[in-house]
Amino acid sequence: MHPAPLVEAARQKLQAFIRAEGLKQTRQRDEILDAFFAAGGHVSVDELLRDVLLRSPGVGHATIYRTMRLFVDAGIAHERNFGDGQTRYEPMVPDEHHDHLICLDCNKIFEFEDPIIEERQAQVCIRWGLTPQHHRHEIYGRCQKGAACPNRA
Amino acid sequence: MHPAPLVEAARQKLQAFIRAEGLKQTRQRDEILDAFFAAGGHVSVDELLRDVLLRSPGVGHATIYRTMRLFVDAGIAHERNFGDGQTRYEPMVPDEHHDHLICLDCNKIFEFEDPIIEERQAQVCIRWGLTPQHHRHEIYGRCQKGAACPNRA
DNA sequence: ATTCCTGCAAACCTTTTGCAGAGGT
DNA sequence: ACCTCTGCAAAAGGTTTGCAGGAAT
Repeated sequence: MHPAPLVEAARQKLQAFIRAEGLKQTRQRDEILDAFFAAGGHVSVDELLRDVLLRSPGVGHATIYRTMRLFVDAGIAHERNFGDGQTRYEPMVPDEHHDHLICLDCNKIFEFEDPIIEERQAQVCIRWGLTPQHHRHEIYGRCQKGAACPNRA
Repeated sequence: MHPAPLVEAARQKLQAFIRAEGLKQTRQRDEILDAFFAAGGHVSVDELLRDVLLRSPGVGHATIYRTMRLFVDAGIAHERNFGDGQTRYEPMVPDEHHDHLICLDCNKIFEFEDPIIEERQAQVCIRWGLTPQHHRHEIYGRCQKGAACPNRA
């Protein structure tokens, strides 16, 4: 899903952040990082915990929550929220941005990117005098022909 | 915030829905409807409950939750979610659509509408073979010059 | 040695649900 | 009469926090 260099770049960025903040590098953080990037994107804490437990039993969910916040603070993860009541995370790719299409039948998540939409957004911000920080743009619908949907929720 | 006819249209739509579904019209539902439209938009359950309690003490929060779901089902309210951990509701205006700008300093919510963005969205859906149901488009940022912000959270 | 981290359990918050009685049709 | 609604309290589901022991620096 993501090229190998991505994990390495993230690992370095995380290490830099950890040093800069006087934090510590731990076995758990390393393993959560690997599991997170292996998952490829849009993982929930629950899913991530399951993955991590396969390799290192005993890790508590609190650690996943705390670590994901660390990853967000370190700038290597994005927090997402698709209305299913769970916070999801995806690896942050430098200089890359995309929004999402979510299938209501199968919960599959597609990614899209549209320069024209981005530009219009900037215009809207100017018109309202708002300095944009980030945005969230999600389109919900049904992929394919309903029944032909890969799988359903 | 909203012209008077809007409440009346909603009241009628709700009554029609209630009759059609064999439900019942109650004092609480009437009062929640009034409070909801008086609030003007983007209300949380908590805020709404506070308003309702002023006129009719004793109403429980469960009733607000149940009633707001009814309003959504009846097509007179929209459910929104701006990441502050509370579900918010706004009156649904027939044939009207808008998205939101949210100030991170004062939590003020602005509304915008951009036909070009809407059209590009449709294109994106076509490209991915997704039949759109609804979407969510929110831009987060800082309004004015920070300190000049009308009020802060 | 010091300071941060972890795992556990309990706390928290918003939302949902079960139930008995009140209220609408 | 029947069946829906309400209010209360309890439950549920996801996330956060306090704490004592363990690990990293």
